[in-house]
Amino acid sequence: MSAKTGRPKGDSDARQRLIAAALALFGNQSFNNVSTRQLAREAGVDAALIRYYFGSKLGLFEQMLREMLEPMLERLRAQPQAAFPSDLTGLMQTYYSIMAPNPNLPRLVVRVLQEDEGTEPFRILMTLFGEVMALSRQWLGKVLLNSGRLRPGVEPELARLSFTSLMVFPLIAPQVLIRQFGISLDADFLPTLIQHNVQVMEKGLFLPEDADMRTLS
Amino acid sequence: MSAKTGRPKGDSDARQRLIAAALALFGNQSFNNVSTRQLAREAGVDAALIRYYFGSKLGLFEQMLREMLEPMLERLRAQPQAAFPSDLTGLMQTYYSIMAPNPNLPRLVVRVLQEDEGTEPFRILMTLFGEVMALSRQWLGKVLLNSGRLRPGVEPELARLSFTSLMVFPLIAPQVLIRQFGISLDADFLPTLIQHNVQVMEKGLFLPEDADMRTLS
DNA sequence: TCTTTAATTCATCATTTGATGAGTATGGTA
DNA sequence: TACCATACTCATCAAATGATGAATTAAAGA
Repeated sequence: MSAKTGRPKGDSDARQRLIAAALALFGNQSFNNVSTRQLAREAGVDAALIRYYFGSKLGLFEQMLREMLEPMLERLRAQPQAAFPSDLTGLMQTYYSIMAPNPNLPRLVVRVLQEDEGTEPFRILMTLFGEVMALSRQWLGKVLLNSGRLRPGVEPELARLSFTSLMVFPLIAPQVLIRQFGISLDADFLPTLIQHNVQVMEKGLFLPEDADMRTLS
Repeated sequence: MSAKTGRPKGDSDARQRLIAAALALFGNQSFNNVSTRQLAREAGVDAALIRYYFGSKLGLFEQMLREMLEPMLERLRAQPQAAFPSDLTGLMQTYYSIMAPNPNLPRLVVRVLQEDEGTEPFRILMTLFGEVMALSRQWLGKVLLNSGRLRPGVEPELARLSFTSLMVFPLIAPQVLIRQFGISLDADFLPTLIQHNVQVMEKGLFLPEDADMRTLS
């Protein structure tokens, strides 16, 4: 019979499981609404391990974010331009491929950003996610503006907003709403969504590809 | 000197102030994250009054939602068609005019819908907001589909999704993001946003107004 | 005026929360 | 083998939370 107490035999993935549980739970509920006991239960682990590995609940939160965002950041920072397509379709595909590995993250980020700005989780998130925002903004700007095809009269900032709305909303919308649209956001569906969004933006924000620039005001 | 305890002289708006506090706080934090003491402090009122007027914290939540959504529902239910324009601009203007009175509501709704679906606040919200969703869907369907101008190849459900993304995202996006776009969502700005969104959808989803229908497949 | 009802404060309770320290067993190393 | 760091469990604490009932005062009605 195995001992209840003391170090368990063999290897264990308690730490990993806590990180996974944190992503799962913080992805769907706000920081304060998730209890350490819940996290431990979800991970199948004693609650005191949170302190052991991460110092505190906030420590677990921070470490989880770090491990989720780091790969994303590395990919965005590398940006040898070549790897970052400058056409809308390529932009959206790359974007979704960066986000796809952890579908809980967008909801988590948006929820935390909405919490009172003075709060600790907010500061932690901003430290890590601020750079993601900045790099994305830069990249998006390149695609939208440098293409030189924005329809005259279309404010660049509003174009950014539209792009973000079309891309982000489906990722953060509550399931009840998503279901109402008769769609599901699994990998199968993504290409369809991307194609649709590209169409909307191509015709909605840009001049026809072959348009003569001299027709501008 | 006024007595600390007992019924206060003259009229008081304690009940009203609690409702207002509830909208303000539940608008920015999740249900469990807002304490009765916080609500009371925000309203400048003793916490026991929550029980007195609403039975419980959940009762206050429900009553607040009821009072916020009822006017909205009445307006949507009336729908003498005439009052509900069938052009995109009119649709968006009416929509925003319905939402404008309480800018906290969209965030609140989306947050509650995202919380675990088994929860009490969720059920309460769905009872009231379900009808809002259904009526909006109906109305939107009329405008999008019955116009007969959807570009061929554009899935109606995706058109709905795009519309909702463009309309709702700006209302629920965290302030940090909104600021990043260099815009603010006050009344001054709404017309600009509406005009932009109409443009995007007109050109992105619809056939040119004067298009000859015979060019369709 | 007397009595009942309405509106409020206050002290307090059981429960849940995050954190903590003491204790226990395993693994690697000298 | 002796030893110490590693990986865990468990009981428990102080703080915060929602709820509650008793007490207090004002207003309204008879």
